[in-house]
Amino acid sequence: MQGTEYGDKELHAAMEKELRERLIEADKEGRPLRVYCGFDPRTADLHIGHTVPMRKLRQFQEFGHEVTFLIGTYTSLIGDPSDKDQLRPQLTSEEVEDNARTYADQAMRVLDPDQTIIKYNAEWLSKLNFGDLIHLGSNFTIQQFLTRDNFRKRWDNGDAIYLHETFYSVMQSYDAYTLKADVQIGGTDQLFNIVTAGRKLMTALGAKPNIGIIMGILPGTDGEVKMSKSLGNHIPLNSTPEDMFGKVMSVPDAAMPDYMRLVTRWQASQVADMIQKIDSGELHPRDAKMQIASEITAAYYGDKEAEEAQQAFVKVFQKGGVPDDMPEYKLAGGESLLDVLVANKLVNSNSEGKRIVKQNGVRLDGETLSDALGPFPGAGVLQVGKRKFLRVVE
RNA sequence: GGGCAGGUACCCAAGUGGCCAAAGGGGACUGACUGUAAAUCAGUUGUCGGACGACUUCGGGGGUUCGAAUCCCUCCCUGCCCA
Repeated sequence: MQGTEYGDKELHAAMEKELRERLIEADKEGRPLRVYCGFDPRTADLHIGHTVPMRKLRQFQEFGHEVTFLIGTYTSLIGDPSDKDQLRPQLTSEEVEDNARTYADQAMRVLDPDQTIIKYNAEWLSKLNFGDLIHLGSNFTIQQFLTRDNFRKRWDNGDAIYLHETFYSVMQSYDAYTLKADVQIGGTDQLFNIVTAGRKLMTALGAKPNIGIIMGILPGTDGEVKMSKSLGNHIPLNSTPEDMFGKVMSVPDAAMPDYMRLVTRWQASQVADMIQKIDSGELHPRDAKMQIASEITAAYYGDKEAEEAQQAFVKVFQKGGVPDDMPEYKLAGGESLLDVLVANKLVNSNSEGKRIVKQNGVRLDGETLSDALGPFPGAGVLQVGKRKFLRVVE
């Protein structure tokens, strides 16, 4: 149950107890547990925060249970209100399908593709008619939704809460029912959908309620707020190993325990031990974080790439050297420094380029360059800020 | 249908005719320092022009004005109250 977060002890205890019972029961019936987690394919590029529940699925896979990776093609059309305090825009079905494909591809870096059942909830949700919805909806009251924190907040703030947003919970509950799920995994933002709504509906429909495994939310690189692309504090899954390693290193020390619990493959005892060693001063926080960065990078790219990323990090950031691999650029002649910066996308605009030059952020072979508009001095290793490098050749 | 309050940059949020390219916070970026791309401190954070300047931006469109995020009209969206 490492990394879970129920908010109250009773719930945690209840879920743990039920899980044990269900395990025994399934064993008697000679079947694995049916475990699933739904994913909202509203974005195509995942970050490591998205993989928290995937890891938990993976653990179940490793214990031989049946794992379904459910892609919310239908629910995405609505936009889950859970993880935002605001309404989310609705997507078109084309966008959703597109995203779903890349989503699954990326997810298989965490899950075992051979043991994963992929399903799309449009398969059954699109068949429901209005009568069905009324029937399902009659199991819920408005008040139940209003006890939900994110609805509550919006209600109190005078923000809009749309009727269709409440369907999301109903639909998700119906997913669990259709999949005959024993276990459903999700973040704390899914507590209501899974535990309150899902279990209630399953019971009402005569099924055994699923057990909720509620995962903590991974903070972003700022260490405070939930990791999210739109907040700019995310670590993308599709980045280079070096970048991933470095980004993890940029996480504040204080957030290390969360990262260990939520996005490493480590055992709970191992994590506890490490935290204890950091606290006692036996383990240097920097070294601890390097282990974490290495583990996280290895999880997506393999040990070899992670090792190389770590070496590159040590070389570049601890010793102030230059990386072995970097893009190369051949001077065309007559270009200014700014031209080179912009042409290689080392900066986003001319203004930004000038700004960084002015801030002494640009170096050629270690020499700070101060004239953005002057002619490019010549071949060498161009460094912009701390982490952008370019080998310039004549 | 009526009354009132709102829609501001990546996010939150000030600003009600010029000094607003727009306070403040967060995020991001750069520098110093360091133990790491931690922490701390300082700076930067629309675009284009070498500074002075120009251009685009405050829900959409139109208008008033020398001049608007700020005033008027209209459209779209949200909340509250009344019906």
